[in-house]
Amino acid sequence: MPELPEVETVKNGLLRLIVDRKAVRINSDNHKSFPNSRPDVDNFLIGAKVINVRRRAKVLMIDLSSKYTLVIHLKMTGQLVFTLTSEVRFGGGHPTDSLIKNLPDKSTRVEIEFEDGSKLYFNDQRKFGWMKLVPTIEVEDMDFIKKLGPEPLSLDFTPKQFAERFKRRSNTTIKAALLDQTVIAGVGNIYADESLWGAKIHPATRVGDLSYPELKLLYSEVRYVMNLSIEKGGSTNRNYVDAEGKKGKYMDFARVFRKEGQPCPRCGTEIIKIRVAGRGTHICPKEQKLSKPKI
DNA sequence: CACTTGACCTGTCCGC
DNA sequence: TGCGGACAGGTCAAGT
Repeated sequence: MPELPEVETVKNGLLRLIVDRKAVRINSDNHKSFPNSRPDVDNFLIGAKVINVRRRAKVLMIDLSSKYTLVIHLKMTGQLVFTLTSEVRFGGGHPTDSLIKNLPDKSTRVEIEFEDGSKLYFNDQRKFGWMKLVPTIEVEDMDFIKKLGPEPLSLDFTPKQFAERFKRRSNTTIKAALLDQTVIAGVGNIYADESLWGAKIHPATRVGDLSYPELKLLYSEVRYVMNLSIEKGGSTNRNYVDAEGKKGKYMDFARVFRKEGQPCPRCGTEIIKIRVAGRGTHICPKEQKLSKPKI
């Protein structure tokens, strides 16, 4: 799914596209995708204006004038796509920029119509994603929000804090710890592999075996790949598109993710794919070795 | 408590 | 061309 850079890109698009628009209608066929009751929807979504769009970790928040917030998790295959008109065809002029042909399509779970006829579609092929209408002041009290680790790109987040956070997971692998949203928020499978390659750390290294300089380097690499990806509009591995239905371009810059069989950009060794923390994991086998046990 | 594994879904790709 | 199995950007609950 959308990891931090993809959700950030969607957020930036929605900020431009839906702020000040007033919701007038909603279609939702799926209780899991949008579990709120009809009275809640009628009272706090219909007739409300969008006043802000925010992101925390991989979660999107659309604040409404009703003092309610749409909290949205895209999970693996979720998309939030805005269109100006109800009859939509994508990709006419720029076929390679878009994955979506027309909307709604068979993955559409929720459709919100605004006063001027424009629409916001929540599509999700695998149905893992969800959106929920929550009083704005209660958002930060939601259980999973409270447990989230710090934002890796926040200006006051230091290498020291980064290293500190990993101490609580010293017995697991660095990849599992990076993916743990309560340690650091927003890292997923793509940027875990990309940043571990950048820091020349084997993903199966025990966290407790990493030195401070190694963790400090990993900190820089996490921030580097995420900032670069935001600049490129995120990664489209399969389904991801931004708020206008366009693909992200980070995969053109990826060094190891889904590059198995291709040469390592630093040393030319063939990239291999292994399994770590239950996830497909891409490494340069020459530069990312398991650190030897310390004496 | 810390950690790992399977489940949640649909679609696609790969080997037979 | 068809069919079975593995796998896919993420979390959770349940297991050890």
